[in-house]
Amino acid sequence: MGERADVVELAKRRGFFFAAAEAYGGAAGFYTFGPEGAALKRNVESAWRDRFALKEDNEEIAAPTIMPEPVFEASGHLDTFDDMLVECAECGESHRADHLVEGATALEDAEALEPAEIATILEEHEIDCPDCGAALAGQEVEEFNLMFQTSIGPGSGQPGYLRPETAQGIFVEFPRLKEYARGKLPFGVTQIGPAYRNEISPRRGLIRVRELTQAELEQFIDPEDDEPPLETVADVALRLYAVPDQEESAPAAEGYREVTVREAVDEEVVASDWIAYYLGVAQEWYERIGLDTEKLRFRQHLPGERAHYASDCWDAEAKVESAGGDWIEIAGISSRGDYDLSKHADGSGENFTVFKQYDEPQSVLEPTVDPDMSVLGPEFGGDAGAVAEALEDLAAHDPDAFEQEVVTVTVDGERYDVDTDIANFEVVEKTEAGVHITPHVIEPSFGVDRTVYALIDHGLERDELGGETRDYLSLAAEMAPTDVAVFPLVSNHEPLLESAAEVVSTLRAAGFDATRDDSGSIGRRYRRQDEVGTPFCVTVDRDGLEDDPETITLRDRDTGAQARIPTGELVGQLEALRDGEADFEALLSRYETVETADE
RNA sequence: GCGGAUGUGGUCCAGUGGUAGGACAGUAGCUUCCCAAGCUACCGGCCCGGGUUCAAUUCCCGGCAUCCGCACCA
Repeated sequence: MGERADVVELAKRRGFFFAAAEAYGGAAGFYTFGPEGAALKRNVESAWRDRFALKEDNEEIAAPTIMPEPVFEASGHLDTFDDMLVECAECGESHRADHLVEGATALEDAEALEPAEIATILEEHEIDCPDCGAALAGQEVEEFNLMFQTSIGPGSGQPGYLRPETAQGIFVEFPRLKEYARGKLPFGVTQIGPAYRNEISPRRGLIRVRELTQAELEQFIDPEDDEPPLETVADVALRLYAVPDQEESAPAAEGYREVTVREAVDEEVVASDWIAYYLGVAQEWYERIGLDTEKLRFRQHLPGERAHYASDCWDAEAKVESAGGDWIEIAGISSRGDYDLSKHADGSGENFTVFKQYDEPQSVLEPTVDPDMSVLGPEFGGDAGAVAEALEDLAAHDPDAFEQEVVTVTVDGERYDVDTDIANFEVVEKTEAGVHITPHVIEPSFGVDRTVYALIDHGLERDELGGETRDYLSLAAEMAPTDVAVFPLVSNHEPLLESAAEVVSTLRAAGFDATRDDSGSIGRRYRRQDEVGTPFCVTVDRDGLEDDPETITLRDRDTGAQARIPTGELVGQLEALRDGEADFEALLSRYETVETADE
């Protein structure tokens, strides 16, 4: 199923998500997760945290959502989030003004220019509309910054921005995080939280929004030495949609081919072992949370599509029927190289490297000079310092030059002759314990909201039960907002009400998220739970109260089948079902089943 | 941002220049021993602002929001 209208209607009516602040007319691109949706989202985040932080031995942090301007100057977002558009007066098409300028001139970084300068260039170079050929001269160049700006502190304050990705909060704290990791690679830091993008045109409900929740891992590695534990996911099957497949004139109908992680690496479909590893981890994780993996593929970014920082990137894409059957991006696994840490090192002047120790300290012969400044000073005056530096440079690059009696260096085009004795050239033996390296970053970045949306879309099913059509949400038990619902079979019999209340207390004490419902007919109550994906319903009936020991019936959401089990075994059975140690089929064969109208 | 369509109880819709109705959902009661049953009652609405008019939910203008297409999506 999964018509868009169905998903949106269910989401609103049952409290999964809805447009925020509708009482005041709302604002496009902002959504509130209702009780069911918030619980589902929380479960997605918990499962992600378990897999990408806990199981990978990574640490989670919580950085501010607002950072001062220099952070985003360094990260490149201030420039690259700034699109300049120019609209053709004739045909009305909008074009990236900076791209037009770059295409028509020798300029390579037109993005860095001011809109007014771009407008001037459009005019001077007589650039025309690529679509209709009309002159663009005189058209206004509009600027869109996709970051939300704010000011920090009173008055004009200091400009700040809401983070457009959670990643920067990790990168800027790298100097401390590396200390926490005791300076040893590889290590990873995760963060789950909101990011903000002032989209020009939010669309398609939850799929394109202005505030989104990201779950990101920044895996810091030594690109030369660190290898992922590839063998743990080597046999995981992936559906890869690589660049060559996308470029073929007639790509496969499904738009992917299935290979294992091992094959992807061996056949060099995926260049980086680390990316391959996380593709495998992601695939397993999606299976775990109940995404329909028949509707999951990994698509490699085309070269022109990649972000300013990425050298390779694979998106996880889910086919979402309620979005018109489109493949939508739900995660990106990219290789960011040392881009971010280098940029923040430059921007801040701080140390964003780690010290990489050699296995054995290495002795190196290092040519050095120690010029006698008491001679150079009087001889060269103000140039003496520069001459000394030039000598050091020469020693490093061309030690043979010191074999002559006089060495010659050039400073600002002027030659200086120095007696070799004065330079005090010497080759000394030094011990090096290691080198400072800037780690590379592998970034699995997940869109939590879109994942939630895909789970609902994939989970929404319609079948027939008891002669009636019914809608149910086939969520993985771990994701379901409610673990189990408990009903008295009829609500006009006091002992049943009491017994149901007791069962709920017992389940809650055992750690289950249990709910009770005694309003309306039993069928109606089953349907309510079916719609919000509650995997199991427990019903207390008179027959059960008369049994010795007492029994209740346990109902499976997807089939409606019921087993009558002793009340005392309920917690244990639910735990077994939850932990995957039992399935409902086994219960049905082990216990008495309950006839339903369907059978 | 451009173009088109739309905006009526919680949800899905009908309708009108004289302030509105249905279905479903919800609540209360009756009934009810297994899948949205029935009966009774109740709750609850014309997106916002301006204009035209004696009177606007209806017509006009603007805004906001939603959907579709285009553009954008680092």
